[in-house]
Amino acid sequence: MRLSTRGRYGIKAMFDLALHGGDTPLPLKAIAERQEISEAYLEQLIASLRKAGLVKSVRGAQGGYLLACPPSEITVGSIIRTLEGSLAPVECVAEGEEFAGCEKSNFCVTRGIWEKIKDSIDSVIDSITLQDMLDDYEKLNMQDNMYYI
Amino acid sequence: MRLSTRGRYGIKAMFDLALHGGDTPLPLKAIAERQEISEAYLEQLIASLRKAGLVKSVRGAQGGYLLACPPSEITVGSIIRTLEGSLAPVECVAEGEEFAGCEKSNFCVTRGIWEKIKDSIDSVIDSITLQDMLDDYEKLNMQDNMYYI
DNA sequence: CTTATACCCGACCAAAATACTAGGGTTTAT
DNA sequence: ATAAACCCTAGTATTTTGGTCGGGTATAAG
Repeated sequence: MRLSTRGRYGIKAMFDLALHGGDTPLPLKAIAERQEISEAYLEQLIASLRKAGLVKSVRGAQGGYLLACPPSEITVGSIIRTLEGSLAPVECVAEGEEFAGCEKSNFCVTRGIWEKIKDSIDSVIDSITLQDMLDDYEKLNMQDNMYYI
Repeated sequence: MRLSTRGRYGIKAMFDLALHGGDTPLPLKAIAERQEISEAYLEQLIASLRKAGLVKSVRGAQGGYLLACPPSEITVGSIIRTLEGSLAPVECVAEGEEFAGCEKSNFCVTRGIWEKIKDSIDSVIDSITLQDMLDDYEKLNMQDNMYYI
């Protein structure tokens, strides 16, 4: 039940954009270096984030990436779901699956469990925004002046 | 973030034991057939459940497996955790890991998110027992006499 | 006391998913 | 022009998953 690197790197990259980004685009290279992610790999991930409308890109020299919305409007859930798909513990409770894979019946005893797990994960990750992370970061930094990431 | 077959089969097998088991041991073969799990594979899973103290085994002819405790004392969480390990979304918030893998600092902004996810999953799965599943099953069966599993 | 049943155990293996790398575009500021 | 930087597809090594296989050992029944 671990998240893959896609989701983890995605969160790191988006947080980096929220922290270091502004009006001018942030080149992929800078994000990749700060977050210690391979540039070519991060490029694939950020392409998904762009297609999902979470970041905007500026092509050409001096180009790069920008958050598509203010940090307070981007949830951790939208980032993770974009890069990992539904966070359902089993196929049959993922979005748009509609009992897929339950060939023997259209309902089962265990399905209720998986639904509860999925709902609780969703409610946690949809309630956290990049702004919340920035606030946490500020608080941590204030305590002892160390650079946390 | 999907559960592997280990956790799913484990839940199925334990539910089968709760539903069809009694004072006499249930042979592995019977469970495997009802739940459509390969006998050899289920044997590996149930060995883990036995070592974790969730089932008892009786060797020899007419042997088999029994729940080690009443269904009301066995949680879905204990079963899944036995077969899948900690349900932490990332390594560093798994039990007994203590910040493992965070070489750059002893805390990070994202760690808080992973902890919240883990805690919410744990609280859901630890609150459901095999007895709850039996009750759900009874309710489903009462409605329309179909055999649900 | 033999035999069949059924648990016990470790090694091995194929398929799928993951985590990348490689390389060739295209766009655009300078 | 040219170099910076995004864009896209294909391939590939490693790891994880989901098993199989084959040989034990314990014991109830006849």
